[in-house]
Amino acid sequence: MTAYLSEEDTPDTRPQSAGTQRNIRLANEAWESLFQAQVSLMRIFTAENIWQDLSIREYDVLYALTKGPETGLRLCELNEKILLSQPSLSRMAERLEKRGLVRRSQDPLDGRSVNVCLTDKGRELQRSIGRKHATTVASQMDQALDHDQLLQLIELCSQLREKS
Amino acid sequence: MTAYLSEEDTPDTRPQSAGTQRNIRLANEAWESLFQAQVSLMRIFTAENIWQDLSIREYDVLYALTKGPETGLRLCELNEKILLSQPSLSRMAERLEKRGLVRRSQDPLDGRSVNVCLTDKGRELQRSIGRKHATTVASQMDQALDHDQLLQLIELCSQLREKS
DNA sequence: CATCGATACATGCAAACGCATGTAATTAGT
DNA sequence: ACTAATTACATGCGTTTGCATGTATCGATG
Repeated sequence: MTAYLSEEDTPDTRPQSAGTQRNIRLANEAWESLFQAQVSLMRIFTAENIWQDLSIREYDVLYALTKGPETGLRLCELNEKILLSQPSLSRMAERLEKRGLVRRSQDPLDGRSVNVCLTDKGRELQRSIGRKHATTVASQMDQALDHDQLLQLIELCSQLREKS
Repeated sequence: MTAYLSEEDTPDTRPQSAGTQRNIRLANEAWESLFQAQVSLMRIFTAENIWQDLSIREYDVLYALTKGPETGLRLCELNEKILLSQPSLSRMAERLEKRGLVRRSQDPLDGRSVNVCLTDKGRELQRSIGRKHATTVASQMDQALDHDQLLQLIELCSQLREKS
């Protein structure tokens, strides 16, 4: 889904060598498998009974903030890490602030920018959920892949992220 | 996001050997990298100007149907392939039918079930979009990974899907 | 330094989503 | 075969999403 070509699909480029054609098919198959693995795992993680009153997307935001600098991230930086439109993230930040999980502040150097950083409460909540979540994640990943394969996967996905 | 543990996170299992601890960290890192690669690629694909009046999720549904049998899929089967709640998929099928892209019908063998299958119009639309999309997908994947790495990725992701 | 395009967010609004729940059909248990 | 539990889907409802657009600030250019 969102990818891959059907049995009969052929990209609308002009005719190419058989080798290149095969690569197009293979590349799409790779994306398809990546996407489906993600769907499959995400389903399992969503079904976990650990999210309390956070949606997974809200957890993602809190988590992304733990990976940034202590001082927080600009909304636009945060947006790059999250699969959410800019207006949606903007409003989510507003909601999270109302709940006391993040703090928003104007950047003194750039009047357009809004800085978002975790409150103690937000960091605490992320940690509490993150600990449980990490256990499930590890369980699923270790069940399917061995140590070397995990390393391989990290390498491949890192390349995909960097070179896209 | 949705995964991985922060620098300080430690799963709340009882103490384990250093080796297992490292595996938990590694497994989470692998999920994180998989997830981020997907976010990154999905952003690029969403930005493509080829979706006409379909949302990506709607395209996913049409695409999933092309991979099933000619006679279509039950809603619950379709739901397994799509990251969407059952009620949302139910209503999306209704909308797609109104637009003449799919056909819904009662399964004579199981009165509870609703069968969904592509109309010619739906199949045609998927193909038209799919061709263009496949080109972008291939371009992105080939840019980051070579032939053998694509094969590796397929193998790893297939295992993840199967053994989860 | 005035102007213009680009960038960073916010907001109005209709569409879509998920949760809780309802209904009907099937399967399992006794 | 009757009842209970399960499965498959639909629907009410409040929330969230994305798109289009608005506003303010920054940066580049002449």
